[in-house]
Amino acid sequence: MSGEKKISIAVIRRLPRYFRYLSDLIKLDIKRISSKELSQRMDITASQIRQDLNCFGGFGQQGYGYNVELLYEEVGKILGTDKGFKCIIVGAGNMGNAIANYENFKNRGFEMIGIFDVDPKKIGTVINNIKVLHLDDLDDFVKNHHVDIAILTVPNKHVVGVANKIKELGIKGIWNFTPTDLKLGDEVVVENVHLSDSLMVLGYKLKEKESE
Amino acid sequence: MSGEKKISIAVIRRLPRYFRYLSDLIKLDIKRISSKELSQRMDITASQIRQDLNCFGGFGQQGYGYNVELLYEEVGKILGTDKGFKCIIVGAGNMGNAIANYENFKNRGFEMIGIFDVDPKKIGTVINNIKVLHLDDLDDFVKNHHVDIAILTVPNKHVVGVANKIKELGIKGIWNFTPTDLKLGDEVVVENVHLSDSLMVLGYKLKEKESE
DNA sequence: TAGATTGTTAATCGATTAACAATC
DNA sequence: TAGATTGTTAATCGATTAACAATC
Repeated sequence: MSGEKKISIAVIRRLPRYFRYLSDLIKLDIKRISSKELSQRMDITASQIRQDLNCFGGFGQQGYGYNVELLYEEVGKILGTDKGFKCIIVGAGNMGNAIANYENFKNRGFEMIGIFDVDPKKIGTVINNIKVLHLDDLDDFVKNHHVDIAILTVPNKHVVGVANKIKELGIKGIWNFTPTDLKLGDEVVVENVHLSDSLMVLGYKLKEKESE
Repeated sequence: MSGEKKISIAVIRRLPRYFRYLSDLIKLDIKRISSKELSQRMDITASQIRQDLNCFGGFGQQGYGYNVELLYEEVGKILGTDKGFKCIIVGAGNMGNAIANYENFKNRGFEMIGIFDVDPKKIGTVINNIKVLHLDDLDDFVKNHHVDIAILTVPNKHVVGVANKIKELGIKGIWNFTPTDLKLGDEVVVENVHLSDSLMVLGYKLKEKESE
Protein backbone atom coordinates (compact mmCIF):
# COMPACT_ATOMS: atom_id res chain seq x y z
CA MET A 1 0.00 0.00 0.00
CA SER A 2 2.97 2.33 -0.44
CA GLY A 3 3.72 2.94 -4.09
CA GLU A 4 4.21 6.66 -3.46
CA LYS A 5 7.60 8.21 -3.11
CA LYS A 6 8.60 8.71 0.51
CA ILE A 7 8.10 12.26 1.72
CA SER A 8 11.04 13.61 3.67
CA ILE A 9 10.69 14.56 7.29
CA ALA A 10 11.99 18.04 6.45
CA VAL A 11 8.86 18.64 4.38
CA ILE A 12 6.58 17.22 7.07
CA ARG A 13 8.05 19.49 9.71
CA ARG A 14 7.17 22.52 7.61
CA LEU A 15 3.53 21.54 7.19
CA PRO A 16 2.29 22.75 10.57
CA ARG A 17 3.90 26.08 9.80
CA TYR A 18 2.03 26.32 6.49
CA PHE A 19 -1.09 25.39 8.40
CA ARG A 20 -0.55 28.25 10.84
CA TYR A 21 0.11 30.84 8.15
CA LEU A 22 -2.91 29.73 6.16
CA SER A 23 -5.04 30.00 9.27
CA ASP A 24 -3.77 33.56 9.72
CA LEU A 25 -4.61 34.38 6.10
CA ILE A 26 -8.16 33.15 6.61
CA LYS A 27 -8.47 35.38 9.66
CA LEU A 28 -7.27 38.27 7.50
CA ASP A 29 -9.99 37.34 5.00
CA ILE A 30 -7.46 36.73 2.25
CA LYS A 31 -8.96 34.37 -0.31
CA ARG A 32 -6.04 33.53 -2.58
CA ILE A 33 -2.29 33.62 -2.35
CA SER A 34 0.62 32.95 -4.69
CA SER A 35 3.68 31.01 -3.67
CA LYS A 36 5.59 34.28 -4.05
CA GLU A 37 3.43 36.22 -1.62
CA LEU A 38 3.43 33.36 0.86
CA SER A 39 7.19 33.03 0.55
CA GLN A 40 7.59 36.66 1.58
CA ARG A 41 5.36 36.22 4.61
CA MET A 42 7.03 32.99 5.70
CA ASP A 43 10.57 33.95 4.76
CA ILE A 44 11.23 30.85 2.69
CA THR A 45 11.55 30.51 -1.10
CA ALA A 46 8.52 30.29 -3.35
CA SER A 47 10.20 27.34 -5.00
CA GLN A 48 10.27 25.44 -1.73
CA ILE A 49 6.60 26.13 -1.10
CA ARG A 50 5.65 24.78 -4.52
CA GLN A 51 7.88 21.74 -4.12
CA ASP A 52 6.52 21.02 -0.66
CA LEU A 53 2.88 21.29 -1.65
CA ASN A 54 3.42 19.25 -4.78
CA CYS A 55 4.53 16.30 -2.72
CA PHE A 56 0.86 15.90 -1.86
CA GLY A 57 -0.91 17.08 -4.97
CA GLY A 58 -1.51 20.03 -7.24
CA PHE A 59 -3.46 22.32 -4.97
CA GLY A 60 -2.78 25.46 -6.97
CA GLN A 61 -3.82 26.83 -10.31
CA GLN A 62 -1.54 28.33 -12.92
CA GLY A 63 -1.94 32.05 -13.26
CA TYR A 64 -3.99 32.24 -10.08
CA GLY A 65 -2.10 30.82 -7.13
CA TYR A 66 -3.66 28.90 -4.26
CA ASN A 67 -7.12 29.14 -2.80
CA VAL A 68 -6.37 29.81 0.86
CA GLU A 69 -9.37 28.05 2.36
CA LEU A 70 -8.90 24.98 0.19
CA LEU A 71 -5.18 24.77 0.83
CA TYR A 72 -5.76 25.15 4.57
CA GLU A 73 -8.16 22.25 4.49
CA GLU A 74 -5.85 20.10 2.40
CA VAL A 75 -2.84 20.71 4.64
CA GLY A 76 -5.05 20.01 7.63
CA LYS A 77 -6.12 16.73 6.10
CA ILE A 78 -2.52 15.75 5.38
CA LEU A 79 -1.66 16.40 9.02
CA GLY A 80 -4.72 14.53 10.23
CA THR A 81 -6.52 17.41 11.93
CA ASP A 82 -9.76 15.58 11.13
CA LYS A 83 -8.64 12.38 12.84
CA GLY A 84 -9.55 13.33 16.40
CA PHE A 85 -6.50 11.65 17.89
CA LYS A 86 -7.24 10.49 21.43
CA CYS A 87 -4.47 11.37 23.86
CA ILE A 88 -3.64 10.56 27.43
CA ILE A 89 -1.19 12.43 29.62
CA VAL A 90 1.07 10.27 31.73
CA GLY A 91 2.49 12.34 34.56
CA ALA A 92 0.32 15.01 36.19
CA GLY A 93 3.17 17.30 37.19
CA ASN A 94 3.63 20.86 36.07
CA MET A 95 4.19 19.96 32.44
CA GLY A 96 1.30 17.52 32.40
CA ASN A 97 -0.86 20.25 33.85
CA ALA A 98 0.28 22.77 31.29
CA ILE A 99 -0.57 20.43 28.45
CA ALA A 100 -3.92 19.43 29.91
CA ASN A 101 -4.83 23.09 30.08
CA TYR A 102 -3.51 24.06 26.68
CA GLU A 103 -6.51 24.98 24.55
CA ASN A 104 -4.92 24.84 21.10
CA PHE A 105 -4.71 21.09 20.67
CA LYS A 106 -8.39 20.34 20.28
CA ASN A 107 -8.91 22.31 17.10
CA ARG A 108 -5.85 20.67 15.57
CA GLY A 109 -7.36 17.24 16.04
CA PHE A 110 -6.06 16.14 19.43
CA GLU A 111 -8.31 15.36 22.35
CA MET A 112 -7.13 14.77 25.90
CA ILE A 113 -9.16 11.94 27.36
CA GLY A 114 -7.16 10.84 30.39
CA ILE A 115 -4.47 11.82 32.87
CA PHE A 116 -2.45 9.36 34.92
CA ASP A 117 -0.06 9.62 37.86
CA VAL A 118 1.12 7.60 40.83
CA ASP A 119 1.02 10.29 43.50
CA PRO A 120 -1.94 9.57 45.88
CA LYS A 121 -2.34 13.31 46.43
CA LYS A 122 -3.03 13.80 42.73
CA ILE A 123 -5.27 10.81 42.07
CA GLY A 124 -8.88 11.89 41.95
CA THR A 125 -8.17 15.56 41.39
CA VAL A 126 -9.54 17.11 38.23
CA ILE A 127 -7.47 18.98 35.66
CA ASN A 128 -9.38 20.82 32.97
CA ASN A 129 -12.37 18.51 33.42
CA ILE A 130 -10.31 15.34 33.30
CA LYS A 131 -10.01 13.23 36.43
CA VAL A 132 -6.51 12.06 37.31
CA LEU A 133 -6.35 8.26 37.55
CA HIS A 134 -3.74 5.97 39.00
CA LEU A 135 -1.25 4.58 36.53
CA ASP A 136 -2.32 1.10 37.61
CA ASP A 137 -5.70 1.84 36.06
CA LEU A 138 -4.18 2.51 32.66
CA ASP A 139 -4.65 -1.12 31.53
CA ASP A 140 -8.36 -0.96 32.25
CA PHE A 141 -8.66 2.46 30.69
CA VAL A 142 -7.07 1.31 27.46
CA LYS A 143 -9.46 -1.65 27.33
CA ASN A 144 -12.41 0.73 27.43
CA HIS A 145 -11.07 3.65 25.40
CA HIS A 146 -9.18 3.85 22.15
CA VAL A 147 -5.93 5.72 22.81
CA ASP A 148 -3.79 6.99 19.94
CA ILE A 149 -1.15 8.96 21.75
CA ALA A 150 0.47 8.91 25.18
CA ILE A 151 2.05 12.14 26.29
CA LEU A 152 5.00 11.37 28.51
CA THR A 153 5.68 13.91 31.24
CA VAL A 154 6.89 11.61 33.99
CA PRO A 155 10.10 12.02 36.02
CA ASN A 156 13.10 10.69 34.19
CA LYS A 157 13.66 7.62 36.33
CA HIS A 158 10.23 6.26 35.41
CA VAL A 159 10.41 6.90 31.69
CA VAL A 160 11.65 3.57 30.44
CA GLY A 161 9.20 1.54 32.51
CA VAL A 162 6.23 3.67 31.57
CA ALA A 163 7.20 3.74 27.90
CA ASN A 164 7.41 -0.04 27.79
CA LYS A 165 4.03 -0.33 29.44
CA ILE A 166 2.54 2.06 26.90
CA LYS A 167 3.97 -0.03 24.10
CA GLU A 168 2.63 -3.26 25.60
CA LEU A 169 -0.81 -1.75 25.83
CA GLY A 170 -0.71 -1.17 22.10
CA ILE A 171 -0.60 2.61 22.06
CA LYS A 172 1.13 3.58 18.84
CA GLY A 173 2.27 7.15 19.44
CA ILE A 174 4.34 8.79 22.15
CA TRP A 175 4.90 12.50 22.58
CA ASN A 176 7.98 12.46 24.73
CA PHE A 177 8.75 15.40 27.02
CA THR A 178 11.45 13.58 28.95
CA PRO A 179 15.15 13.94 28.13
CA THR A 180 15.44 10.20 27.54
CA ASP A 181 15.64 8.89 23.98
CA LEU A 182 13.19 6.03 23.78
CA LYS A 183 14.13 2.81 22.02
CA LEU A 184 10.87 1.07 21.31
CA GLY A 185 11.37 -0.26 17.81
CA ASP A 186 9.14 0.25 14.79
CA GLU A 187 5.82 -0.45 16.49
CA VAL A 188 5.64 2.92 18.19
CA VAL A 189 6.21 6.34 16.66
CA VAL A 190 7.88 8.83 18.95
CA GLU A 191 8.13 12.58 18.71
CA ASN A 192 10.52 14.17 21.17
CA VAL A 193 10.28 17.62 22.64
CA HIS A 194 13.54 17.72 24.62
CA LEU A 195 13.11 21.20 26.09
CA SER A 196 16.59 21.35 27.59
CA ASP A 197 18.13 20.66 24.20
CA SER A 198 16.19 23.53 22.70
CA LEU A 199 17.27 25.90 25.46
CA MET A 200 20.88 24.84 25.08
CA VAL A 201 20.75 25.61 21.38
CA LEU A 202 19.52 29.08 22.30
CA GLY A 203 22.42 29.36 24.72
CA TYR A 204 24.84 28.50 21.95
CA LYS A 205 23.32 31.01 19.54
CA LEU A 206 23.50 33.68 22.22
CA LYS A 207 27.13 32.93 22.96
CA GLU A 208 27.91 33.14 19.23
CA LYS A 209 26.05 36.40 18.90
CA GLU A 210 28.02 37.96 21.73
CA SER A 211 31.34 36.92 20.21
CA GLU A 212 30.56 38.48 16.85
CA MET B 1 36.61 38.09 15.19
CA SER B 2 35.15 35.37 12.93
CA GLY B 3 37.77 33.79 10.74
CA GLU B 4 36.43 30.32 11.53
CA LYS B 5 34.22 28.44 9.17
CA LYS B 6 30.55 28.72 10.06
CA ILE B 7 29.22 25.70 11.90
CA SER B 8 25.90 24.48 10.61
CA ILE B 9 22.81 24.53 12.77
CA ALA B 10 22.38 20.79 12.15
CA VAL B 11 25.61 20.17 14.04
CA ILE B 12 24.63 22.54 16.85
CA ARG B 13 21.30 20.81 17.34
CA ARG B 14 23.09 17.51 17.91
CA LEU B 15 25.38 18.89 20.60
CA PRO B 16 22.90 18.75 23.50
CA ARG B 17 22.29 15.12 22.61
CA TYR B 18 26.01 14.36 22.78
CA PHE B 19 26.04 16.19 26.08
CA ARG B 20 23.27 13.97 27.44
CA TYR B 21 24.86 10.74 26.31
CA LEU B 22 28.22 11.76 27.74
CA SER B 23 26.55 12.61 31.01
CA ASP B 24 25.02 9.12 31.03
CA LEU B 25 28.42 7.55 30.34
CA ILE B 26 29.91 9.40 33.29
CA LYS B 27 27.11 8.06 35.51
CA LEU B 28 27.96 4.58 34.22
CA ASP B 29 31.58 5.25 35.21
CA ILE B 30 32.79 4.75 31.65
CA LYS B 31 36.06 6.59 31.17
CA ARG B 32 36.69 6.39 27.45
CA ILE B 33 34.65 5.82 24.36
CA SER B 34 35.33 5.44 20.65
CA SER B 35 33.22 7.08 17.99
CA LYS B 36 32.14 3.59 17.00
CA GLU B 37 30.83 2.65 20.44
CA LEU B 38 29.12 6.00 20.83
CA SER B 39 27.59 5.68 17.37
CA GLN B 40 25.97 2.40 18.41
CA ARG B 41 24.54 3.91 21.57
CA MET B 42 23.25 7.02 19.81
CA ASP B 43 22.19 5.35 16.60
CA ILE B 44 24.09 7.70 14.31
CA THR B 45 27.22 7.04 12.26
CA ALA B 46 30.69 7.13 13.78
CA SER B 47 31.70 9.29 10.87
CA GLN B 48 29.16 11.90 11.80
CA ILE B 49 30.32 11.95 15.39
CA ARG B 50 33.92 12.52 14.35
CA GLN B 51 32.92 15.19 11.85
CA ASP B 52 30.74 16.96 14.39
CA LEU B 53 33.33 17.01 17.13
CA ASN B 54 36.06 18.09 14.77
CA CYS B 55 34.18 21.27 14.00
CA PHE B 56 35.32 22.42 17.43
CA GLY B 57 38.68 20.75 17.88
CA GLY B 58 40.48 17.46 18.11
CA PHE B 59 39.14 16.13 21.36
CA GLY B 60 40.07 12.53 20.64
CA GLN B 61 43.23 10.53 20.40
CA GLN B 62 44.11 8.09 17.64
CA GLY B 63 44.05 4.51 18.74
CA TYR B 64 42.31 5.44 21.99
CA GLY B 65 39.07 7.25 21.36
CA TYR B 66 37.66 10.04 23.48
CA ASN B 67 38.07 10.70 27.17
CA VAL B 68 34.45 10.87 28.34
CA GLU B 69 34.91 13.36 31.15
CA LEU B 70 36.99 15.69 29.01
CA LEU B 71 34.64 15.51 26.05
CA TYR B 72 31.67 16.16 28.32
CA GLU B 73 33.34 19.27 29.61
CA GLU B 74 34.31 20.47 26.15
CA VAL B 75 30.83 19.98 24.72
CA GLY B 76 29.45 21.74 27.79
CA LYS B 77 31.78 24.65 27.20
CA ILE B 78 30.77 24.87 23.54
CA LEU B 79 27.13 25.04 24.59
CA GLY B 80 27.87 27.58 27.29
CA THR B 81 26.87 25.53 30.32
CA ASP B 82 29.41 27.57 32.26
CA LYS B 83 27.87 30.88 31.27
CA GLY B 84 25.13 31.00 33.87
CA PHE B 85 22.59 32.53 31.51
CA LYS B 86 20.11 34.65 33.44
CA CYS B 87 16.53 34.01 32.38
CA ILE B 88 13.17 35.57 33.04
CA ILE B 89 9.81 33.96 32.40
CA VAL B 90 7.20 36.22 30.86
CA GLY B 91 3.77 34.72 31.43
CA ALA B 92 3.05 32.93 34.71
CA GLY B 93 0.44 30.56 33.28
CA ASN B 94 0.67 26.81 33.28
CA MET B 95 3.62 26.66 30.94
CA GLY B 96 5.46 29.43 32.79
CA ASN B 97 4.87 27.50 36.00
CA ALA B 98 6.12 24.27 34.51
CA ILE B 99 9.32 25.92 33.35
CA ALA B 100 9.88 27.75 36.63
CA ASN B 101 9.63 24.42 38.42
CA TYR B 102 11.77 22.46 36.01
CA GLU B 103 14.92 21.47 37.87
CA ASN B 104 17.12 20.51 34.94
CA PHE B 105 17.94 23.94 33.61
CA LYS B 106 20.21 25.13 36.40
CA ASN B 107 22.89 22.52 35.90
CA ARG B 108 22.94 23.23 32.18
CA GLY B 109 23.79 26.85 32.82
CA PHE B 110 20.41 28.55 32.95
CA GLU B 111 19.13 30.39 36.00
CA MET B 112 15.58 31.66 36.42
CA ILE B 113 15.74 35.05 38.11
CA GLY B 114 12.33 36.56 37.46
CA ILE B 115 8.73 35.84 36.51
CA PHE B 116 6.35 38.43 35.07
CA ASP B 117 2.64 38.55 34.42
CA VAL B 118 -0.19 41.07 34.22
CA ASP B 119 -2.84 39.19 36.20
CA PRO B 120 -3.32 40.90 39.61
CA LYS B 121 -4.13 37.52 41.14
CA LYS B 122 -0.71 36.21 40.20
CA ILE B 123 1.41 39.26 41.06
CA GLY B 124 3.13 38.75 44.40
CA THR B 125 2.70 34.97 44.45
CA VAL B 126 5.86 32.91 44.59
CA ILE B 127 6.76 30.15 42.14
CA ASN B 128 9.73 27.99 43.05
CA ASN B 129 11.16 30.79 45.23
CA ILE B 130 10.71 33.47 42.60
CA LYS B 131 8.20 36.23 43.21
CA VAL B 132 5.89 37.04 40.31
CA LEU B 133 6.19 40.72 39.33
CA HIS B 134 4.00 42.88 37.15
CA LEU B 135 5.10 43.21 33.57
CA ASP B 136 5.22 46.99 34.09
CA ASP B 137 8.10 46.39 36.49
CA LEU B 138 10.17 44.66 33.82
CA ASP B 139 11.92 47.89 32.81
CA ASP B 140 13.10 48.50 36.34
CA PHE B 141 14.05 44.87 36.77
CA VAL B 142 16.24 44.93 33.66
CA LYS B 143 17.97 48.07 34.91
CA ASN B 144 18.98 46.26 38.08
CA HIS B 145 19.61 42.75 36.77
CA HIS B 146 21.43 41.47 33.75
CA VAL B 147 18.99 39.36 31.74
CA ASP B 148 20.21 37.10 28.93
CA ILE B 149 17.06 35.28 27.97
CA ALA B 150 13.33 35.96 28.10
CA ILE B 151 11.11 32.90 28.06
CA LEU B 152 7.87 33.77 26.32
CA THR B 153 4.83 31.92 27.61
CA VAL B 154 2.21 34.63 27.22
CA PRO B 155 -1.15 34.26 25.48
CA ASN B 156 -0.88 34.63 21.76
CA LYS B 157 -2.53 38.03 21.45
CA HIS B 158 0.15 39.62 23.65
CA VAL B 159 3.15 38.05 21.99
CA VAL B 160 4.12 40.73 19.52
CA GLY B 161 3.85 43.55 22.05
CA VAL B 162 5.80 41.71 24.71
CA ALA B 163 8.46 40.58 22.25
CA ASN B 164 9.02 44.13 21.06
CA LYS B 165 9.30 45.34 24.64
CA ILE B 166 11.86 42.62 25.37
CA LYS B 167 13.87 43.70 22.37
CA GLU B 168 13.72 47.37 23.36
CA LEU B 169 15.01 46.51 26.81
CA GLY B 170 18.07 45.00 25.19
CA ILE B 171 17.47 41.35 26.04
CA LYS B 172 19.24 39.33 23.35
CA GLY B 173 17.63 35.92 23.54
CA ILE B 174 14.05 34.71 23.40
CA TRP B 175 12.85 31.20 24.04
CA ASN B 176 9.49 31.32 22.34
CA PHE B 177 6.72 28.98 23.46
CA THR B 178 4.00 30.81 21.55
CA PRO B 179 2.84 29.70 18.09
CA THR B 180 3.75 33.08 16.65
CA ASP B 181 6.92 33.40 14.55
CA LEU B 182 8.72 36.46 15.85
CA LYS B 183 10.24 38.93 13.43
CA LEU B 184 12.72 40.92 15.47
CA GLY B 185 15.68 41.22 13.14
CA ASP B 186 19.28 40.31 13.84
CA GLU B 187 19.55 41.90 17.26
CA VAL B 188 17.68 39.13 19.04
CA VAL B 189 18.20 35.40 18.71
CA VAL B 190 15.06 33.34 18.93
CA GLU B 191 14.57 29.66 19.56
CA ASN B 192 11.05 28.39 19.00
CA VAL B 193 9.39 25.50 20.75
CA HIS B 194 6.07 25.44 18.85
CA LEU B 195 4.51 22.55 20.76
CA SER B 196 1.50 22.25 18.48
CA ASP B 197 3.75 21.82 15.47
CA SER B 198 5.56 18.99 17.19
CA LEU B 199 2.30 17.26 18.10
CA MET B 200 1.01 17.64 14.56
CA VAL B 201 4.13 15.99 13.20
CA LEU B 202 3.45 13.09 15.54
CA GLY B 203 -0.11 12.98 14.21
CA TYR B 204 1.21 12.75 10.67
CA LYS B 205 3.66 9.98 11.52
CA LEU B 206 0.86 8.07 13.25
CA LYS B 207 -1.43 8.43 10.27
CA GLU B 208 1.35 7.19 7.97
CA LYS B 209 2.06 4.26 10.25
CA GLU B 210 -1.57 3.18 10.22
CA SER B 211 -1.74 3.29 6.43
CA GLU B 212 1.31 1.10 5.99
C1' DT C 1 -5.26 36.73 -25.98
C1' DA C 2 -1.52 38.19 -22.70
C1' DG C 3 0.01 37.89 -18.12
C1' DA C 4 0.60 35.35 -14.20
C1' DT C 5 1.83 31.54 -11.72
C1' DT C 6 1.88 26.80 -11.16
C1' DG C 7 4.00 22.04 -11.58
C1' DT C 8 8.13 19.92 -12.57
C1' DT C 9 12.71 19.11 -14.29
C1' DA C 10 17.47 20.38 -13.90
C1' DA C 11 21.28 22.65 -11.33
C1' DT C 12 23.22 23.80 -7.13
C1' DC C 13 24.27 23.54 -2.64
C1' DG C 14 25.07 21.46 1.77
C1' DA C 15 25.09 17.60 4.80
C1' DT C 16 26.16 12.86 5.55
C1' DT C 17 28.87 8.90 4.80
C1' DA C 18 32.95 6.41 3.29
C1' DA C 19 37.71 5.87 3.03
C1' DC C 20 42.22 6.16 4.52
C1' DA C 21 46.57 8.37 5.89
C1' DA C 22 48.24 10.04 10.26
C1' DT C 23 49.42 8.84 14.75
C1' DC C 24 48.72 7.45 19.41
C1' DT D 1 56.00 -2.48 17.19
C1' DA D 2 51.17 -3.66 15.76
C1' DG D 3 46.48 -2.52 16.41
C1' DA D 4 43.17 0.78 17.00
C1' DT D 5 40.99 4.83 16.11
C1' DT D 6 41.16 9.52 15.15
C1' DG D 7 41.18 13.66 11.95
C1' DT D 8 40.32 14.84 7.42
C1' DT D 9 39.67 14.50 2.51
C1' DA D 10 36.83 12.67 -1.08
C1' DA D 11 32.43 10.54 -2.64
C1' DT D 12 27.69 10.22 -2.15
C1' DC D 13 23.39 11.43 -1.09
C1' DG D 14 19.50 14.43 -0.32
C1' DA D 15 17.45 18.85 0.05
C1' DT D 16 16.99 23.42 -1.71
C1' DT D 17 16.89 26.64 -5.37
C1' DA D 18 16.53 28.03 -10.16
C1' DA D 19 14.51 27.77 -14.51
C1' DC D 20 10.98 27.20 -17.65
C1' DA D 21 7.34 24.82 -20.22
C1' DA D 22 2.51 24.06 -19.31
C1' DT D 23 -1.72 26.18 -18.60
C1' DC D 24 -5.14 28.81 -16.23
